Amino acid sequence: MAGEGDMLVRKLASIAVITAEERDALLALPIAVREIPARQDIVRTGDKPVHCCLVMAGLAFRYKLIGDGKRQILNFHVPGDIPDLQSLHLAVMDHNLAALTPLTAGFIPHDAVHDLNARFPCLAGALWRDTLADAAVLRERIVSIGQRDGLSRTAHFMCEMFRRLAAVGLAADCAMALPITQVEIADALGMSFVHVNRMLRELRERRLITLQGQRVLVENWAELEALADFDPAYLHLEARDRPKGI
Amino acid sequence: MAGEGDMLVRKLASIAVITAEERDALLALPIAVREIPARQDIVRTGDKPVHCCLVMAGLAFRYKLIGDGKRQILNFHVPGDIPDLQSLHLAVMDHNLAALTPLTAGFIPHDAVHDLNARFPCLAGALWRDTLADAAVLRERIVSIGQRDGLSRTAHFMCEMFRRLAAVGLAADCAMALPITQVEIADALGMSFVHVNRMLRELRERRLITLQGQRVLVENWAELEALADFDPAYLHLEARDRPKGI
DNA sequence: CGACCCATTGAATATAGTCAACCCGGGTGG
DNA sequence: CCACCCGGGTTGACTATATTCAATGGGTCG
Repeated sequence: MAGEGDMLVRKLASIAVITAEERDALLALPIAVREIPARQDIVRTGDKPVHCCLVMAGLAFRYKLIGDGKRQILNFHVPGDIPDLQSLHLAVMDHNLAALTPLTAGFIPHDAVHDLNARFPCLAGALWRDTLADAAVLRERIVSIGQRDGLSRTAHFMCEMFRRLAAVGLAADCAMALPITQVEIADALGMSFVHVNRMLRELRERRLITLQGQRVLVENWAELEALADFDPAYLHLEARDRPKGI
Repeated sequence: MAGEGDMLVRKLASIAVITAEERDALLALPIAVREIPARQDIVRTGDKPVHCCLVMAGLAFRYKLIGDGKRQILNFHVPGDIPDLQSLHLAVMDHNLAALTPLTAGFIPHDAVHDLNARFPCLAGALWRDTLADAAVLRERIVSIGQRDGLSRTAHFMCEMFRRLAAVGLAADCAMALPITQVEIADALGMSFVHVNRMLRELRERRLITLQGQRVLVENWAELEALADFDPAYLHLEARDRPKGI
């Protein structure tokens, strides 16, 4: 039982100041926890979800398929994320949500969240902010795919994942666990998996990263970030980055 | 004086059911109207805005610059859009907002919107939904840039702009005014302007569209949409697409 | 008229995709 | 037990899509 509401409280406390009353309301949410096998869809295009999905352990990802069968991965999600929070206000899913690794997910009824939002505008604001931070990541992805070459794009992806994993305690020093195949990276970055492979080799040869199975070690942060043109501001992880008094 | 609050009421009424009380509160908002010359920045990366910008007439666009000077246009905005609504909850701008054409913009103080959100959760939900629909457009842009070839990408862009302009009465039948240069289309679609030019020619040669200065005529909707793999669902323009009772 | 922006086009080049082959490790089943 | 298969990774060779470079023409506005 421990951990369901707790995780949500921790998450929102990292976004906004939570009162005792708000905390109690969060802990009272009826969260249904489920284990989901890797690579299984959780919500699909066209669905009209009545729950939101809180990632509690493992990684998830969202993707779209196009006519000729190609897949574009939109974003990956770390514990604490609520990848389909948008379904609160956009009834019909326009993309898919799936487990990347075996996943522990908490499902929260929309009704309960709407009720919470009406009673606690600050909580609503914190959730709203979460969807906005996700959009900020999408914007930077557009920049990467649209303007950066393969090498810079790959480097940028590594920088971003490291920061996001570190923010939830899943990366430290220079190491992160990144259980993602090169095909998935390719579908996320809009390049062929062969090219991803070559760019990773190039990053290795330049002594910027090393790969150990599903672990990535960053050997040279300064050069990696410079190559990637990486500025973490868009992740909106910093407390000072939040509006005051709301 | 007419038009400032009116436009906002119309916009939100197209998203949610607005009560008389909510309508009055919207009309009481202190909106400062300003004319902005074409190509002028309105808000820049790093700014901490205290107003939101409502596009009342003309077109706007958002963009990011990267280290080597390249520009990625994230989205274009039509009248009724509030392109920087996200600044309500993300204090620091991570991109720029600029006028594409001469622009009539209404500036609404954040304080007033926060106050409104606290008093009227349904209005807050409608605004939230607006930011989510913007994110949906970003997602589809990622798919376009990541997976579609130049021709399909260009066709998709035309389909999207047509639908969005039509939704606010700026396109009808098969014609829309699209005062955008090929360089801007190129920066939005992540391709060179030379290639955009060639793809537009190809669309013309296939008799899918014709260009008349700043007007675009769609000659063959069925084929254009098929070529673009275009499904307007992601625009979330349909009323039936909205959750009920919120 | 000249400057400038935008559009257009050809030619050369480059980046990235496709095709194909091979390796490795883990799981399965004969 | 071992052969086989399969997913994931790696690499070379070839191809294609798209970029870059360069030159031109048509408007519009001081």
